[in-house]
Amino acid sequence: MITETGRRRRPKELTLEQIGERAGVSRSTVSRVLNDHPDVRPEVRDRVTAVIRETGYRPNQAARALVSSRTGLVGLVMVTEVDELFGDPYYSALVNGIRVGCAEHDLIFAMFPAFGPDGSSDMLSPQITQGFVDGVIVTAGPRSDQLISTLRDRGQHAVVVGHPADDRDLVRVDVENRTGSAMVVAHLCGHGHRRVGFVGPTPEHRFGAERLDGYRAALDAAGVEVDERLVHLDHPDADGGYRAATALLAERPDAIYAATEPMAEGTYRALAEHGLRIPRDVAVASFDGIPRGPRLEPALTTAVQPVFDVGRTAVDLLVGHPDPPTLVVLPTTLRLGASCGCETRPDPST
Amino acid sequence: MITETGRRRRPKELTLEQIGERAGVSRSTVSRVLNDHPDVRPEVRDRVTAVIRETGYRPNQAARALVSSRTGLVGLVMVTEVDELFGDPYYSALVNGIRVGCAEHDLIFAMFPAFGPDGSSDMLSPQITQGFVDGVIVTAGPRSDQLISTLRDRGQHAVVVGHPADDRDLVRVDVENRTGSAMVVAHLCGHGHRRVGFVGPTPEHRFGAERLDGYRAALDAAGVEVDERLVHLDHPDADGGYRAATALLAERPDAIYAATEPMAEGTYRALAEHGLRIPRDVAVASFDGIPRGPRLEPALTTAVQPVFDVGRTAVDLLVGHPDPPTLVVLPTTLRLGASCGCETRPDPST
DNA sequence: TTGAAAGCGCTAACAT
DNA sequence: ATGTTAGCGCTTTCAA
Repeated sequence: MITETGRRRRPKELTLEQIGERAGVSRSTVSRVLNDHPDVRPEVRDRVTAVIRETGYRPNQAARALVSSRTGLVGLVMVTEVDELFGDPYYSALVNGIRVGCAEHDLIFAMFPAFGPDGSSDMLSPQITQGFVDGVIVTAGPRSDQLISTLRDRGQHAVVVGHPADDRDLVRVDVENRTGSAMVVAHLCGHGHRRVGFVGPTPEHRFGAERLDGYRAALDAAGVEVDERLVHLDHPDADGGYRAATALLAERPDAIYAATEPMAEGTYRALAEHGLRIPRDVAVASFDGIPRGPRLEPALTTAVQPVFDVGRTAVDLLVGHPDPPTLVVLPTTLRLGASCGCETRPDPST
Repeated sequence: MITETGRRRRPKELTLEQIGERAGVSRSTVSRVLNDHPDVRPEVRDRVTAVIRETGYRPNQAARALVSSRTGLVGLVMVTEVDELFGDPYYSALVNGIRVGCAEHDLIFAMFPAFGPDGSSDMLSPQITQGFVDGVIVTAGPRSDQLISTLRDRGQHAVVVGHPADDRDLVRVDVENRTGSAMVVAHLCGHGHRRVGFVGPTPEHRFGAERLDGYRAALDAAGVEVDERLVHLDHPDADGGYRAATALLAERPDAIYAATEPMAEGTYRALAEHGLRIPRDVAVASFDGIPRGPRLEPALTTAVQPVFDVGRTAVDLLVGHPDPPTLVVLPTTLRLGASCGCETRPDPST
C-alpha cells in the first residue's frame, strides 16, 4: 500500500514485543536475552534465541540508541580531499588499526569523508557525526584545526591523532616525532656526516616542527653546529621534497634527512637529477616507515612510526575516554636500509 | 559526579522541551521550526531559531530516527581489503560521486570498510548497516555476492554498483561494458589490425565477461574470426595483465585489447620486456579511463566509464528506490591516445 | 497558528 | 527468574 508519494513502506519490522509473544515471554525477557543479562533461565533463553533466529529479528538501533545514549558506532572524520585520501598509505594503515581496535571493543567503524573533490569542506561534519557516533577520531592537520575546536566546544568524545595547533584539553595519540627524528639524524652523524641537510614540512604541520627539533637536538648532541642554510621546508609531499632538496643541494650537504618519506622520494629525484648517488655522494634518511609507502632504491633508512598501533590506541582511548584528557605517545623504531651508508645486508623480511 | 564505573556522564544535552521553554512555546512548535513546517508565525519562528542558535541545540538523532524511521545516512559498504581500497582510483572516483549525490539530497555519507588486512570478512556488515543507514551502496564482485543476497533477503534499501552473480530483483547501476568494449575493439580494427588479442579478467568478474563479449562482437562485425588462442584471462590487476599478455605474445598479436587499465599497465610491461614498441609493433587499447588511474606512455586509447556519475546515480536510485527494481546503464566514451596508432595530438586537457 | 497527547521500540528500575 | 512500568526525545495527529 502506498503511504507516501511514490514510496511504499517496507515490510514492518518485528519488535521485541512480538518476539516475546512468539516465545511466550515478556519483552523484558527478550531484551535480557539480547543483552546477555545473566538472570534468564537457560531453557527460556534457548527458546527466545530460537525465535530470534527463526524470525531474523534485529533490534531497532534507533530505539536502542535513544534509551541507552549510545550507538556503538565510531567514526573517523577525514578532513582530506577524497582523491588524496585514497592513495595515502598512512590512512590505509591507520584505518586498519582503527578497524581492529573497533572489533576488539565490539564497535562498528564508519568513515566520514569531509572534503569534496572541489575542496568544499563540510563544516557540518561535527554536527553530522554528532548523534550518530559515540565518538570520533580525527587526524590533526592545518585543515582540521577548526573541526577539532568545534568538537572540544561541544564536549564530544573525540580522539585526535597527531598534534593540532591548539592541543589544549584533548585526548590524543601521537608518535615520538622528536625522539625518532633525533635517532635517525644521530645515525647519519654516526656515519661521519657533518653537513646534514633537513628537508621537511613547513611549520604549520606540527609534526614537521617536532621532527626539525629532533634534528637540531641530534646535531647538538653530536657536537655539530646547526647551519640554518641546510634547513629547507616545503609541502610534505614528493614535489615539496623535490623542491626543498633541490634548493638544499646548493649548500653541498653530505647527507639529507627528509622528514617524511614522500619528501624522501622527492629528494631521491632531486639527487638523481644532479647525478648524485645515494649513499656514496649524499646519504639519505627519513621518517615514516608506513607499510605500502614509497619503495625506494636504495632502501631508505627511516624512523618507523607505528601507524597501525596509533589507530588501535585511538580506539582504546575513545572507549576509555580518560579524564583528565591524556596524551599517549607511541615510540618509533629505526629501520636500516642502504640509503644512509650502512652495508646492504640481505634482508630476510620484506 | 561519577555515575558509572570510571565514566562520567556528558553534560546533559538540551531537549526540544527546554528549547520551547526558553522560547516560550511548546515543543511541537520548536519541532515545526526545525522541520521547516509552514504553519509557524514568522515572529515565533525567529524567536525559536534564535534560541536554537544561542544554545547550540542539536536534535537527538536517535529520537528522530526512532519516530521517523529514517536516519538520513547513506552507507557505502566496501567489501575489499582496506589496503586495496586505499590506492584504488576507482573507489576514489566512486566515492566522489556518491558524496556529491548525497550532498544534493541532504544525506550524510558514511563508508563502512568490511574487510580487514587479514582478509577477515565481516559477515556482520548487513546487520551492521541495518538500522544505521537508510540505504546502502555496494559494489559488485566475487566477494560481495553473499552480502548482496543478504541485503535482498532482508529487503534493505540497497543499490548495487556493477553486476553481481545473482542480479535478480536488484536496483543497479552499471556501465556499458559490452558496447564500450566493442567500440574500442572496433577502433583497433579500424587501424587495420586483425590479430587483436584479449587480455581480461577471469569470468567470475562479470564485467570482464561482458567486455569479452563486446570484443567478440566487434571482431565479428569487422569480419574477423575470433581466435580463442588470442584470449587470455587472469586476475584483473597489473600482474594479471602482465601474465596474460606475456602468454598472449606467443601468438604474435598485432594489437592487444586489455580490458582493464591495470591490466593494460601489465601489458605495457610485458611488451617492453619483449622489446616491442607501442603502437608500432603492437597496438594497445583498454577500458576504464578512471581519473588518477595508471598514467601510461604512450597514452592509452581507452573506453572511459563515468565512475563519478555512477556514484551519483547510485544515490539517486537509493533515494528514488524505484519499484520494480531498475537497472540504469551509463554509457562509455572513447578517449583516443597514441597507443592504438592514432597520431599523437597535443592534448589540450589534462 | 499553536498546544496537548500519543506513541515510535527499546532498556532498566522496580515489583513480584 | 520474570513481568510491569516508566520513560528516552522526538514527530505527528488531533483539538482548540
